[in-house]
Amino acid sequence: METEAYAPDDPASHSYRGRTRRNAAMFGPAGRLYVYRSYGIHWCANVVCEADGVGAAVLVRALEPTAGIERMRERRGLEDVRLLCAGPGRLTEALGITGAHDGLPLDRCPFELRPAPRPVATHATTRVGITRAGELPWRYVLAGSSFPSRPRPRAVR
DNA sequence: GTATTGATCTTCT
DNA sequence: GAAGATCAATACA
Repeated sequence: METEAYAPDDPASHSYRGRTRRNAAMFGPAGRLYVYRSYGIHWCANVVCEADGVGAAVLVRALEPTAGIERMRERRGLEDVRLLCAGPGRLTEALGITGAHDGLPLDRCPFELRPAPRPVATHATTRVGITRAGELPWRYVLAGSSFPSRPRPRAVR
């Protein structure tokens, strides 16, 4: 899978310019979901992090489909498993995440949080898809994962 | 194969 | 009025 971190003092972060109606969930308790509308048509999902209520979150950019692949295919109308969740907008559509899930706790229905079976190794790379502070190495990809959000990620490996 | 554009919401200038 | 943490369809080489 693939994630990207956004800090309160990060120019690319939605929380950078203070709290708005849209990003309110970002300032809420950690462990919740922050869903926002991107370019008017897509939803993007973030996990809110503990940051003393100043607004920090991790954007889930991509993941490797493991369970419920058939339902993802139905929702996306797509065959290729590699594209089901290869990107923030694709991922939310595949999982059925919408603005209705904004601010919901991740440890309760319809979600489930589980610790990783064992420690996972990650690669830190530069962020993508943003125009400010994109050089920060705050994008994390699971080592060995072949389900990136971009066809050819410019990994710093 | 790469490049450009349309869809259309929230916030910023 | 413009831009953006995007995607998919179309146009071109």
